[in-house]
Amino acid sequence: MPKTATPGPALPWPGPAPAPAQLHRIALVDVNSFYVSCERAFDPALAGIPVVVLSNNDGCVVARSDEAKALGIKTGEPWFKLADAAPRLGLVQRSSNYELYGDLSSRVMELLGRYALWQEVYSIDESFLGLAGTAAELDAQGADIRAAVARHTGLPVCVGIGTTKTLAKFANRIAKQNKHLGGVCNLDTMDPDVVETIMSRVPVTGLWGVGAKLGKRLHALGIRSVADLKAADPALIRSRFSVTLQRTVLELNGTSCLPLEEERADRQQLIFSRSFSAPVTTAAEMRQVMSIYAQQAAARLEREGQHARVLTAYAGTSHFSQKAASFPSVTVRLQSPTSDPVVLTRAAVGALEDSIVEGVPYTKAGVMLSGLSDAGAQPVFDEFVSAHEHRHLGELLGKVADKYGAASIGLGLAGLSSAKPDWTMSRKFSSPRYTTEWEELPVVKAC
DNA sequence: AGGACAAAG
DNA sequence: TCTTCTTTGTCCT
Repeated sequence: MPKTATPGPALPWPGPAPAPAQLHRIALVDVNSFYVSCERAFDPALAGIPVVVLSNNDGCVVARSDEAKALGIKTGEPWFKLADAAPRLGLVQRSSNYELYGDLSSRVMELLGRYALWQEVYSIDESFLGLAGTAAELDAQGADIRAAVARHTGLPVCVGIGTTKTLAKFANRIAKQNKHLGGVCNLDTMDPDVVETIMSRVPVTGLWGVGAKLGKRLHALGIRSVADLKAADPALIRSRFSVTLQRTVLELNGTSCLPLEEERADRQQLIFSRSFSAPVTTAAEMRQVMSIYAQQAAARLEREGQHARVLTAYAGTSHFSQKAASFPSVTVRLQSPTSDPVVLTRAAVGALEDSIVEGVPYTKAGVMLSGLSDAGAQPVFDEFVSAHEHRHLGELLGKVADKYGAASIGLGLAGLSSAKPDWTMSRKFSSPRYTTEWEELPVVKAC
């Protein structure tokens, strides 16, 4: 209740109620168990049962439903350790279906943007939103957002509202963990004593930016809970730890230190890296890998209108094998910044040529492009541009791939689906690409 | 400037 | 036989 400081003439009763304060707040909206929820949105049979989504090559668990969490399944758990017990547990697994998740993500983000003064898309399933209104109106907006996302996409979200990004993140966590809040936690309308109690119970590692290592070091100073960190001296935290953690302390106390991140077009580097489903043991196969990875990387550069000046090609053996480890990595400076698939492919294949030992079982490889610049930012000396670059091959390949699919065209063996090598990613439990492929649209039967 | 490390999702 | 991938930031050299 706002105080009225100056005693003025007596208001007639009933007088106009004092206008509640208009607040500007930050909301963090996050889809619950995003990948699992995407799978469930198109397969009702998955509702209410333990479900996990697996990483590339069906290697390990990357997302779990609440029921799977209740079974004690951890993120990162290798699928081969769960596979045998799965039927007995009633556990259902899905391969990652990034086409589906990416498409649903953009639908959710577009929807969220309609409810906000500003929006920062933070990850595939999270967005910061700028909201304004009275404390009660903010509660209502949170509920509206939840309902709208559920209605339009079938996905469950939680909304955390606070004065800073860190507090909004924290509130979101509270909303997720306390079902009775109905998926919305607004720190303004919560009893301050309750907030304090919760902060003293949540371990400091539950905060955004505080992982296991930092948690251990904080523990040594007697800082165990969120409340402990909130009460810590920011200057001490700065000197013993980092500016990042100091900002966390300030943000917990309501001082915004983390600005709205602008959409940054000038990305620093681009990596295309994958583990193989079966080890690659020959130089010939590795050349093929490099060729395909370099083309993927080139296609992304092209799409984003950037050029690279430096290319690094690398490969590696398994970290889990007892045998001799080998991690060859070669960096080459390109003659001029380019996104040309022929130049990049040649560079990647050539780079590892002398480093690959025949017979060594490589389990992963990658192509990293750095020294990135906007295409056309600086004019390139014509003498340095190869003939085919003038023909804009990358652009052409991109157009063909857009029209006929990624597997329709490529240099060398890339694009020849009939010649699919046996190291390519395996996704044995994938759901259909319901929303991005005509052939895989869900079929609805009405009686 | 660039590598090691930490963190996040 | 089976253990993700990508990006960002800080600190240190």
